[in-house]
Amino acid sequence: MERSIEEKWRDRWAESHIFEPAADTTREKFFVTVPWPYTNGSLHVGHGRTYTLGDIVARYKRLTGYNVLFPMGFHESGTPILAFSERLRNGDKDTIRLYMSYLSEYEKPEDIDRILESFREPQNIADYFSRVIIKDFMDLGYSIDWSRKFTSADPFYQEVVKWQFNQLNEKGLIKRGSYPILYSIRDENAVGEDDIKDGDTDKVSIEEFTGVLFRGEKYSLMAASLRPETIFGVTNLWINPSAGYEMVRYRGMDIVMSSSGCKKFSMQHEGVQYVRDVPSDEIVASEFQVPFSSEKVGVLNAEFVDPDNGTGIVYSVPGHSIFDYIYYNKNGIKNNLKKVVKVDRNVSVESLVEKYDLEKNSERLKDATQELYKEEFYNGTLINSGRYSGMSVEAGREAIKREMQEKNLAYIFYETTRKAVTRSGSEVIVAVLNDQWFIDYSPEWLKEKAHELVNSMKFYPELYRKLMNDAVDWLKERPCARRRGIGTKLPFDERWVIESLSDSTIYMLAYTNKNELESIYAHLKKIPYGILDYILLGKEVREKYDEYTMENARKARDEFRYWYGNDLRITAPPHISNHLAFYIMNHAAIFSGKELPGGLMISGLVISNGAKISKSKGNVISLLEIIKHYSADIYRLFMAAGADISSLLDWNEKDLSSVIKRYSYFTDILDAYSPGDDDSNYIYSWFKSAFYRNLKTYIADMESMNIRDSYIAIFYNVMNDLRNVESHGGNINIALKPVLADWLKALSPIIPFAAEEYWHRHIDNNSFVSAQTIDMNIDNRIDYNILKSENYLNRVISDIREILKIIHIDAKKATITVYGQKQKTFLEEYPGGNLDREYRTMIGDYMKNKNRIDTEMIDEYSIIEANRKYLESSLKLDITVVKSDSIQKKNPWPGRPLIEIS
RNA sequence: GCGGAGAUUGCCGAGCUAGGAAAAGGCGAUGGAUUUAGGGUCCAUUUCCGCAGGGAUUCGUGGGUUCAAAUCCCACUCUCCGCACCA
Repeated sequence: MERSIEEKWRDRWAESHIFEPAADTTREKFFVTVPWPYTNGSLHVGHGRTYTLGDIVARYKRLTGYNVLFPMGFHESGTPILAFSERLRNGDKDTIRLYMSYLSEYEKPEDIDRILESFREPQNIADYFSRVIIKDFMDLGYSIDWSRKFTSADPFYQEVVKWQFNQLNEKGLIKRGSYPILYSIRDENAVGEDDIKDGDTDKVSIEEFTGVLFRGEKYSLMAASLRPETIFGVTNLWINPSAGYEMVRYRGMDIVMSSSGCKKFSMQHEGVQYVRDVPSDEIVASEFQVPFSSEKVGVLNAEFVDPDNGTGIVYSVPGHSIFDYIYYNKNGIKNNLKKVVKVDRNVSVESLVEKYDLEKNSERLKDATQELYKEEFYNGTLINSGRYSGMSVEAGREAIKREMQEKNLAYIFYETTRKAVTRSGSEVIVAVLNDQWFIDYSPEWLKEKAHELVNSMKFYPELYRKLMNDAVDWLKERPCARRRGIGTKLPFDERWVIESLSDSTIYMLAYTNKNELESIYAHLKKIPYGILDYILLGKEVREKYDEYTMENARKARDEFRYWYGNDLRITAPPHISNHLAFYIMNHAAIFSGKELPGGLMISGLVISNGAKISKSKGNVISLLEIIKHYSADIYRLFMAAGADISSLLDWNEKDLSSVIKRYSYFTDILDAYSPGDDDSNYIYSWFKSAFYRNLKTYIADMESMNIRDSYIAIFYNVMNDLRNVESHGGNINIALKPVLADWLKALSPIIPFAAEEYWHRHIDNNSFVSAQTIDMNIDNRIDYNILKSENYLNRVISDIREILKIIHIDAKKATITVYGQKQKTFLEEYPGGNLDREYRTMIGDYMKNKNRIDTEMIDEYSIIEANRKYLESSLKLDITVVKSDSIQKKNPWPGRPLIEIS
């Protein structure tokens, strides 16, 4: 469709408000949602899949008679918008370039600088991109009810979020506790992936070390280890002679570690105090006691110790660490390996050093260490380890760690998995927050309710049900508030902002009564919990409110009761273990019955030209660009028919061109269409039956959300059938006339613009196809006999072709002998067993062909006779058809005529 | 590590949760048609054998169940994805 036509329908749909439904208790409702977009930029080809699927479902449900609510809002919570705005203020070149590229698509060059300037205020970014996204969505023909739009930053909505947290708190699901996070000391703030340099490409996570204390006469050394179970194999300690070491006092003990270790430790434990610097010479001069043992070990200098990793002190276990072992050998240190882990296979420090010749090939060191580590962890047993001997490494590690902690012989020491700095260059470490707020998803009653819910919901595709149940089991405590970012203040502690995923777990309910809630908020400047308890839970209102408030509350309650229960939510796989899990858990915690979620559709990833969509690959294609270059219908067709919903969809030129080809074949037909005469010729009757069979398949597939299959039936198959009409010498206009209205209706969910345009041109200029319903009772419009006839004809053609293929003669003529009375009589009499004598000679031939004979007999002679011209032109042969009147050695059977070519 | 998904004919990709098709569809390739010049459209072919519609061998590897398995069961090999404050 030309852009101007799509724009025309976009505007006329909006003007006529046909997608803004009212509650109507006489009609069944269907409430479908997709995640609200985050407004820090414009959307690209990948984002559109979920939204397009949402619109297809919404339009389809409308078509089949439901009162459909398909709303949309915008997510503004969290840190990214703030971070981007800040980076723009700081003049970050990459960020400026990024936003210039967004703006250059939508704005005139002279306006860009002014708008960019306005982005120094974060709210302007959110406002700008929500406008842009609305425009894109309208251009794509989405049948969204924009009258219910709101954002997560809207004050009325924040009242709902607070209410939600209050509900969770009343159910005992809000907790406080300590929690390790990535942190920047200089910025005095938590950092997320977005704040870390290369954080999106090279992920930083938190690793838990055991900081083991080795007691000396004056102080203890703390060595950080990932393998506390090797403590019985310690032969010495390593420190880096050129690093700085400090002493801190913690729980009455003097502990020494590297300066950087001290800094981290003090961010992870409360009451850590600096005492003095300690020169490395002083440390090396002393001996220290190994935990659980009376033995003392010395401290050796080693340059390989990194003072910025862990505590800058490591204990040496040459029996189980390749690094230590090699360092021993290189420096001629007396080798007194202690073995504390036994494995069955011949994998050990010595064997690996030999196998990879590690003394010379240091590049294999890491791999070899991994190999050893794995082998010992999974197959190792502790030996020479006191009362831990005999335990598996896996169990022993936990037990030893626990005992050391209980006896104040070790403390947890968190470290990042790689060295990281923020985008502004300050160091990222792990800090422990002692008063972090959590939602506790672990109570048994909640898990049970959630599983019950998951098992009662519909899943498309079904395999995600299991994944969802696993995610429910896996959820424990979820930190639910942060110290910064856009969002709602935690009602019990206003210093905290509710974390951005936790504020969006039940938000879809506000679509049902957004306008009433907003009115109440505007009127009272708040929405009291009592009012929300009434609207959302049906509890009695105890406090006294004025009539305006109560009237809106009653209306809001009615809207909520009619609409709620999110019948289908459509989203993508990365949401399963977070957003969707919370969505399910929070609903299970607060709601019950029909207000619980009804179904989930999870669509697969979209890639672009064979690669993951990313700026660095240069394959980001914005939705606007697509609309401009290809048209909305083509994008929608590709999204729907390009791949099954669960599988990966690759946006690429090649597949696109075949979609465009089919689409223009379609528009060519409809542009040229003018209603033909009524005609009930064989081929038109056939087409009509074939069409309704396709429509039946379409409906069945749509009902089970097999969107791709349904469109293959109604789009591709119908067009192939039209070709078949032509090759029979038929006329497309005549064939289409009786089915065109239904065809356009069925196509309207996926290519609404074309469907709307042709509906107005060819069917009815005074109504919208987008607002029609379709008659689902179609079985009586399918004549299965005629479908069988056509099927038979095609089988005859392919049989003849097969013969032509292998006989190398110059064929002129085919004689087709179809079954006659004799064969018919035989087939009727044979099952009874009392055949006349003359028929008995047929038994052998019958047995040979038994499996290929049609059980239902059709009038093959007439079918071929009526379509002789078609056969002749397809095969380029003269065709003669005769009906068998005798018993032969080789007989024609129903569905298996005899063919003779000469 | 935990959890999950998958290995199909040149390629991509259905079918595999009701076991009975050399296995949909697309792309590519080959041949043909079209007012006959190779990028358009249409038709046919595309595992192997076959001068009559037939036969043989295929769906990661190796076993098993069954009259019958790409489809069910077991083992093995390999590949991919998610994992918490990030929206």
